[in-house]
Amino acid sequence: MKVKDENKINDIYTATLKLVRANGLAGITMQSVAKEAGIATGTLYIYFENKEMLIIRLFDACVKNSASDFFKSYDPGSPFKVGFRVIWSNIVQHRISRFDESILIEQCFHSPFIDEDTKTTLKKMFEPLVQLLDRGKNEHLIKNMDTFWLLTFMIGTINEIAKRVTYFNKKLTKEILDANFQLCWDGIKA
Amino acid sequence: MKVKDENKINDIYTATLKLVRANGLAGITMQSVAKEAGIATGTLYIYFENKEMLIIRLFDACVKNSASDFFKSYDPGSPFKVGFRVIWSNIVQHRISRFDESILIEQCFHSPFIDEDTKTTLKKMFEPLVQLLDRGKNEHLIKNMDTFWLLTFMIGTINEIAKRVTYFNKKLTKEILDANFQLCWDGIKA
DNA sequence: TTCATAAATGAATAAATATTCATTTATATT
DNA sequence: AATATAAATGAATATTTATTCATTTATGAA
Repeated sequence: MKVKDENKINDIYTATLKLVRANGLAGITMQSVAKEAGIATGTLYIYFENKEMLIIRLFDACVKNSASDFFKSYDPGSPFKVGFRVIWSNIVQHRISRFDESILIEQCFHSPFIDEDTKTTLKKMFEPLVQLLDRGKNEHLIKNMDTFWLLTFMIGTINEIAKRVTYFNKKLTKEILDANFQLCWDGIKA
Repeated sequence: MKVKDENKINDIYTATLKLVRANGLAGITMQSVAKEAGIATGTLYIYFENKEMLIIRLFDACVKNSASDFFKSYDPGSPFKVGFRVIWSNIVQHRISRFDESILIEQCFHSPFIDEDTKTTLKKMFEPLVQLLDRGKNEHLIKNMDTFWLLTFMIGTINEIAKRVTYFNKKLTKEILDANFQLCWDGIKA
């Protein structure tokens, strides 16, 4: 018997991400996804119940990718600034190298596809970072303000860096990366 | 003869913004917009050629609103930090009070509705801020790095503040606003 | 090599949505 | 007050898009 080619799921995801980035969640059709993925329309329905489930599954996959990337090789036992820098760099790299996924997550946030509960779980993704920031405050290394705002500040700068690197086709050299980290660090340091 | 009620355009815009925020550009239909605006579907077509033009016009209106808000009561002759603070506050206030418009602009950026040229003109919106930052560098008040990255940093933090104030229903007190400005200022200052 | 089974196909159908238009309504002008 | 004109309506139509399904294709098992 013919067996399901699990690779196709990745092809479908890749195709969808490309189209969402180019045309928005508004712009994709099952036909266009199938065409971009190089399969027949009907085949989509072998792998996904319907359009909504395709988006939801893809969204979940993207969130999982984020979670695993953000804290890669982060050692909670390392000095505060070292750990902070590792996570900062990880998130920047993730956002840039997986920009399409970030766009999808952003678009899903304002879509009928993703429910409130799912949005809430997104918050949990940053838990290790929250703990690190709390520790930094205890050690009087960073400003003593609500971690919520410190996180907001940090994520905000990172997201915008990723967007502008992509949109304006900027090269992120080691020097520029360092300078950008310095902006963030000087902002939060005590 | 019956005369066109120009007020309706605002009703339509308001309805569309509300729906886009809730359901994304993907989620709106001409029927839902008409219903939300309290008019008949056909009436939409008296004011807008078609769906695409409705979105494009609304997008333009939102961009114009931004441009006029960002530099309100900004005096280019004032000391650097004063001017910087005015613009920073203006953008924060704008993003929060007109959050729906920001969402629409963001969504349009990844949609088939807005062309590349239009996206480019968005950049020009920040020209007075670019000039102010250049001046700040000349006066050695802020870090001597590419204005592009200083702008990225500033806009990034602001956008994220607006998002999180809205999504997490946070109250922006004078104290919190000041503290957030401090984060940004400490980041860019020389 | 044949068979059985599930994947893959894509045209056909169903469903959703944009757009039109014959009719009604409101109001400036006379 | 009567008329003319354009807005407003919303059901009907056209168009687009999601989904299905009869048929074909590929491949592990016998």
